[in-house]
Amino acid sequence: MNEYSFIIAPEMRIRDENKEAAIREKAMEMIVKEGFSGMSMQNLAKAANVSPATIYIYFKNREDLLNRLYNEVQQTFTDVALNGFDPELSFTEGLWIQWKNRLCFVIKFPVHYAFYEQFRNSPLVNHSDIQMPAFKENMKQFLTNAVKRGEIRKMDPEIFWSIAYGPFYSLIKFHLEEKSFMNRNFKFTESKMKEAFQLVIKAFR
Amino acid sequence: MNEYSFIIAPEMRIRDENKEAAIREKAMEMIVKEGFSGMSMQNLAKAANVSPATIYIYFKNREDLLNRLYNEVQQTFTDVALNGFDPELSFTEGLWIQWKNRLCFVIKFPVHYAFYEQFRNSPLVNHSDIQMPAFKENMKQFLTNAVKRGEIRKMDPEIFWSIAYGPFYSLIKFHLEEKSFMNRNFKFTESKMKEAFQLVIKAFR
DNA sequence: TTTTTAAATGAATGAATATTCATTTATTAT
DNA sequence: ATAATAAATGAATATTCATTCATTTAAAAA
Repeated sequence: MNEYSFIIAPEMRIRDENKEAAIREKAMEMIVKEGFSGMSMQNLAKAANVSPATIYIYFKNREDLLNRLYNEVQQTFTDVALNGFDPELSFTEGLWIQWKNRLCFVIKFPVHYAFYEQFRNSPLVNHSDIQMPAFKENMKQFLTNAVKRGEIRKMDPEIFWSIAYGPFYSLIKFHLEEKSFMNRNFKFTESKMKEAFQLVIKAFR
Repeated sequence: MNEYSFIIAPEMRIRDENKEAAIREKAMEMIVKEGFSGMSMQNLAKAANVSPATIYIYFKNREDLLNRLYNEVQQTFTDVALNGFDPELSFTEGLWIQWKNRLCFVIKFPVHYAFYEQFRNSPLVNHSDIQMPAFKENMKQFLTNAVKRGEIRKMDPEIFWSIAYGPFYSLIKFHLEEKSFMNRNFKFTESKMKEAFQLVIKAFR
């Protein structure tokens, strides 16, 4: 008997959650370090200390594994982004919380984020999937409210999004590549984030 | 005898430039459609109507092929971006030319651009390479001049870059994904680009 | 303890992979 | 025409790939 007995059939031998977690983590690590083709099922099994066949207990196949990793990261990311957020917040305060939350995620889970970006920029991603309905509803409402209150003028959500978050993601890229721009070091401190944020806010005034 | 006889040894049979071009184009197409692992050397050969061995006449190996594709696109992209640009231009005019030039490239070579983005977001890219020195020098000078003239205040080049181009690349992503944001159509017309550009300029004022 | 169930496995499978190599083909100089 | 040269090739190579399967292991119910 264990804490999950009430959910699963009593005769079941429970799956080792550590095994699945190891597979997930190692898969993302390998993809971030070596690319998608660097993560073969056999090498993944070795890295996660399981048999190749074990992976197929937890995931239908390679594609299923990749998709579930992507969806998991996306879910966590949007959850974190909504931490303490409310579409009724003032435009400046709401957007600032979003920036801070997103930075938190990137700093806490750099490998997850790198995997996410790589997947998103590959043809493996399915853009036509309708996802994160709650998150999108929040964002839509936030934009509507800001317009209603006259904090920003009415505009296409894509234009709003690109001005509000484009600079943020651009900075994050510099931060993660570290030695990229003009072959110069760049550390994304909170004060630099604030500086960029102030400029973005000016754009909306 | 042919028009190149003065460059190459007279006994050489000249390489078929169409073959190399076909290999390059098909490689990018396959990668954009199916990802890196979708471009096997054998399938590429088939798509380009050559023998697998022929690819190795033009490229040392698979890695060399990918790197040369990336460098070629990057070179063309920065060349196009500098079309009619001068670091002595006013800030607003110079930045607008950059936006227009970049959009031109994306519209003219969508497959090249998609390949470029996918490669840039993969671990195959070598961030430590010092590249495009002329382009970078132009950008640096442009920023310096704008500060000198008092058109914008002094700031880190990364912050400048993220505000100046982050929104642009974000819009381009929406444009190329077409049905992405809020599962809504988005067409990046010149007038929408101008609208976003005006907001960006406000950020710098 | 015995039985039942699914988790976990290592070895095996056939298909696909990047690259090579012995030949052939096409071009130009002689 | 012939010789010389490199382009171009198709078939072959050894390796690696994702996936499967017959079997073993572990856990919990009876």
